[in-house]
Amino acid sequence: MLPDSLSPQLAALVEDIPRNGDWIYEIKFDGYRLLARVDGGEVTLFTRDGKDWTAKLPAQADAIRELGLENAWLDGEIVCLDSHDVPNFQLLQKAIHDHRSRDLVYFLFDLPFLNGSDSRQVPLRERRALLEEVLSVTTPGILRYSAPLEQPPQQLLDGACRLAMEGIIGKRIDAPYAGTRSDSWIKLKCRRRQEFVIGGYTEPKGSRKFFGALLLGVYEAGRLRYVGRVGTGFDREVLHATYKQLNALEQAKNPFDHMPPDVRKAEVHWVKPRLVAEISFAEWTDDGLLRQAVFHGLRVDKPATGVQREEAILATRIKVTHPERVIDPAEGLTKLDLVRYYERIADRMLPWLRDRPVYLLRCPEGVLGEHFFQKHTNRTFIPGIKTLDPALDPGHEPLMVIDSVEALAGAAQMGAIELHTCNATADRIERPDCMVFDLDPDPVLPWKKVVDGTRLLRVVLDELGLASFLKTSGGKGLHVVVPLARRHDWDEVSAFSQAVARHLATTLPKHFSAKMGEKNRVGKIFIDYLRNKRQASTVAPWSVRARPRLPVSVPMHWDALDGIIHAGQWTIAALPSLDDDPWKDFGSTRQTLSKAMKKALGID
DNA sequence: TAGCGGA
DNA sequence: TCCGCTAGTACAGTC
DNA sequence: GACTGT
Ligand SMILES: [Mn+2]
Ligand SMILES: [Mn+2]
Repeated sequence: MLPDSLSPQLAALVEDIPRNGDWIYEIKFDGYRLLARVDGGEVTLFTRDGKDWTAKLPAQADAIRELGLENAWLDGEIVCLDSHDVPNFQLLQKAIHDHRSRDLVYFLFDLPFLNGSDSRQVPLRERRALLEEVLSVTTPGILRYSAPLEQPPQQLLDGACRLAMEGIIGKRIDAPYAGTRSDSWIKLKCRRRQEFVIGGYTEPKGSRKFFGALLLGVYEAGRLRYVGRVGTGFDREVLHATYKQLNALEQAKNPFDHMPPDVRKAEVHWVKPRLVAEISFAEWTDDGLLRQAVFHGLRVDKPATGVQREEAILATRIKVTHPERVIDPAEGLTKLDLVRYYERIADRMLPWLRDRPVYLLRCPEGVLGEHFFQKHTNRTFIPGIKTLDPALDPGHEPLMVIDSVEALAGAAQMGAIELHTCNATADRIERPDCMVFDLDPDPVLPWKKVVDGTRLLRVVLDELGLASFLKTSGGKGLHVVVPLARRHDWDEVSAFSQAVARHLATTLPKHFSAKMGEKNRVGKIFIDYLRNKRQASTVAPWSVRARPRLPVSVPMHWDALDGIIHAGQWTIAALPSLDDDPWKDFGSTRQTLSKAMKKALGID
C-alpha cells in the first residue's frame, strides 16, 4: 500500500572516501530536497520536512503526472541551473519567489515505491534502473535523471570544491532505501581554508616536543576572538621552527578578548598576536569554533591585524545596479558607497536586525527623490532575506527579516537607505523587548539644550530604576532605548512611555512636550513615545538616514553624551571607532516595568 | 527597484 | 526587446 | 473629518 508520507533517506557526513564497497557518486545539489507522491492522477510534492510544495512547483507536478505512473514515490532535488549549468541556490530562491517553476529542474535519483510495490528493500542499483526506465518516456527538461558521475571520487571532490560547490554525495549501490540518516549514503564536504592569528600555545604531552596545540583567533571589531586550537599538521621540523618563533613572542597577558573555554591556565603560554597560520578545517560550529582544524604553515606575508573570519557569503557578492548613481548630491556619495557601508557594518548591525521584522525606507532616486516605506516582501526579492509567517500580519505578504550581510547589502541594492525595526522579536511579537524614547527637538533649539534634555530623561529613567542606552538618530535628535524583559504587552509599554513623557512635560514644561506637532514643541523637545506602538518602528542602530551626507544612527556610551556635537555628526564616510561596542550590555539587561515605577508615574 | 503588459 | 506604468505602511494626534 | 509626522 502506498504510504501517505515518506521520510527521506539522509546522508551521513564522513571525512574520508570509503575504500570498501561499491559506491556511486553524485554532486551535492545546491537546492531543495523534494519527494513526489503519485497516486492515480494525483501528484503531491513534499519537501524534506513534509511541507506540501505542489502549488509552488506546478510545472514539476505536471511533468511527474505525465509519466503516467499508477502510483509511486520518487525522490530527488529541485534546483535552478545557472548559465553554466551549475545549481545555484540563490537563483532557486528567486525563481520560487517569482513562481517560475518552469525554470527549475527536478533531478530524480531514487524510486522507493513503484506501481504498488515497495522497492525500499531492493538494492539501489535496481531502484535506479527502474527510475531510469520510468524517466525514459520523457525528454530531459523539467525532469532529469541524476546520472552517477563517472570519475574517481577524489577527482570529483576536488572538482566540486574548485567550482565552489559544497561537496559530493556517495551512495552504496547494493543498499536498501533507509528512511533516516544512514551510512549507506554519505556526504563528502569540501574543507574550508583560511588564515588565523596565533594567540598562544599549550604544553606538549607525552612524547610530543615543543608544544601541543596552537590557539587560534580572528579579529572582530578590533578584538581578537578565540576560534579553537590546532594540534595536527606539523612534522617535527615545522613544530620546532614554529616553536622558536612563538617563544620569542611570549607574553604574560592573554591576547584574546575572553579566556578560551577549553584550555587550562596551567598548560597555556600566551604570545603577542603577530603570527599568522594557514589552517584548513571542516566547518564552523554554531558557536563560531573550528571543527577539525589542520595546520598548513605560517604565513609571513600577511599582517595579523587583517585576519578576520572569511564568510563563504563573500563569494556570492550581490550585484549592484547603477553603482555610480549619486544618491547624496551634498557629498557626491553613490549607491555603491551605501552598499559598501552596509557590508562593512554588518557584523555590528546584524545583532539588532536578526529575529525581528525590518521595514525599509526605499529611496531609489536617492535622498532627494521620492521615497516610500515598505513593510512586506511584496514583489521585491532580496537575496538571502528571510520571511516571517504571514499570520504575523494577516492580509499582507509576509514581513521580512534581515540576518545576513547578503540580505543587508541586497536591501541597499533595492534602494533601501533606512532600516527600521519592530520593538519586538518575531517569536514573541506581542511582547516588546525594548522601549524607545525618540527625542525630537525644535530644529532651532541650541544643541546644548538637546544634550541637557537627554540627560534629564536619563535621570528620570535612572530614578525609576531603568537602565537605558543612547544613540544618535542621524537626524535632529537622539534616541534613548530601554531594554525590557519580554513580559509586557504593547499597550502597557506604550502607556508607560507616554507617562514618562508626560511626567517630564509636566515637571519641566520649558524643556519638554509630550504632544506631537510643531507648535507644541516650540523651544522644546517633543518626547516621541509613539515609537512604542504595535505598528510603529524606530530607525535601527547603525542604519543610514535618508538625509544629505548620509548620516548614521550610532550607539553611544552615556558618558560620551557631552561630546556629541550634532545628531548627524557621524556619516557613512565618518564613523567613530568601532573598537568597542557601547551597547554590549544591552542584551544582558532585562528589565520589567514594576508596580512601584507605575505608581511613581501615576499610572493607575 | 523591478515586475508587468503592451508595442 | 524596449518602454512606460505602477505599487510599495499604519498609526495616533492635532486642528 | 482632513491632514500631519514619523
Ligand atoms: Mn526623531
Ligand atoms: Mn519622532
